[in-house]
Amino acid sequence: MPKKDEYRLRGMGEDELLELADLFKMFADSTRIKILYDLFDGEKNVTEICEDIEMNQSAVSHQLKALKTAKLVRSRREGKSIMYSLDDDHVKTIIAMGKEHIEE
Amino acid sequence: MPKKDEYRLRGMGEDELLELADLFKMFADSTRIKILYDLFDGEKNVTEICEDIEMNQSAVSHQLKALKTAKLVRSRREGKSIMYSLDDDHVKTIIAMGKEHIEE
DNA sequence: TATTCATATGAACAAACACTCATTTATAGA
DNA sequence: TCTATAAATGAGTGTTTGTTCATATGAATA
Repeated sequence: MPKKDEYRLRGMGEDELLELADLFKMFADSTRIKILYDLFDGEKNVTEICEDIEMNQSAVSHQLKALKTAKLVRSRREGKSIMYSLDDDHVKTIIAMGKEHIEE
Repeated sequence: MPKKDEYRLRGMGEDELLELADLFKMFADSTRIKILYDLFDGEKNVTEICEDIEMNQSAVSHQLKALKTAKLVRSRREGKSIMYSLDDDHVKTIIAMGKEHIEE
């Protein structure tokens, strides 16, 4: 029995919808999209990403943290660097769909 | 030859990336996602949508306008009502991918 | 044509957000 | 252990964005 007063739209609950929106927020900023797209190449460290997308280190780190929280990227330490990579196959698909839409 | 000073990330230009981010912004708000998801059922008028997602008419109209500008929904008049429907097959795919990610 | 129902729109306000700057943490190497 | 390099973090700030409220538009019908 659905919780009283809980908004529900054919099978998708309020919280699931909020989660979905939060996920798409990650793709809704050009810095984050650049980072994700940059990582299509494979693992890179923060400095490399900064150079590729031409943004300063602090801004990139802040966004990497958000992406990591959303489980879209993962990281591991290698010496002095932290290596980041995509953490989900859906990322590529979602971006690909987006590209198709705007290129229609 | 790429325009001088134009940022470029392996094939995707700055403007294309901004367009992509703008597209995903449409999915990044729970009201808009609810509207889109609501329209999975098919065509509905504004009043119906308002009832389904439990938001007031003005808020919904504002968001419908944004969705229409982004070419995610289309509208047609039918008598006193304006009927809205999804305007792109990718919408369902994109939302489906999102759902898969959060349900992992 | 006057009224009503359905939707759109503009302005105003608050909340969310991304960037910058300064500083801190953490590791490697001298 | 001192220094240098790489990345993370927190506070402050300006901008963007979603909602509300009031009003306008537009079509149907009495």
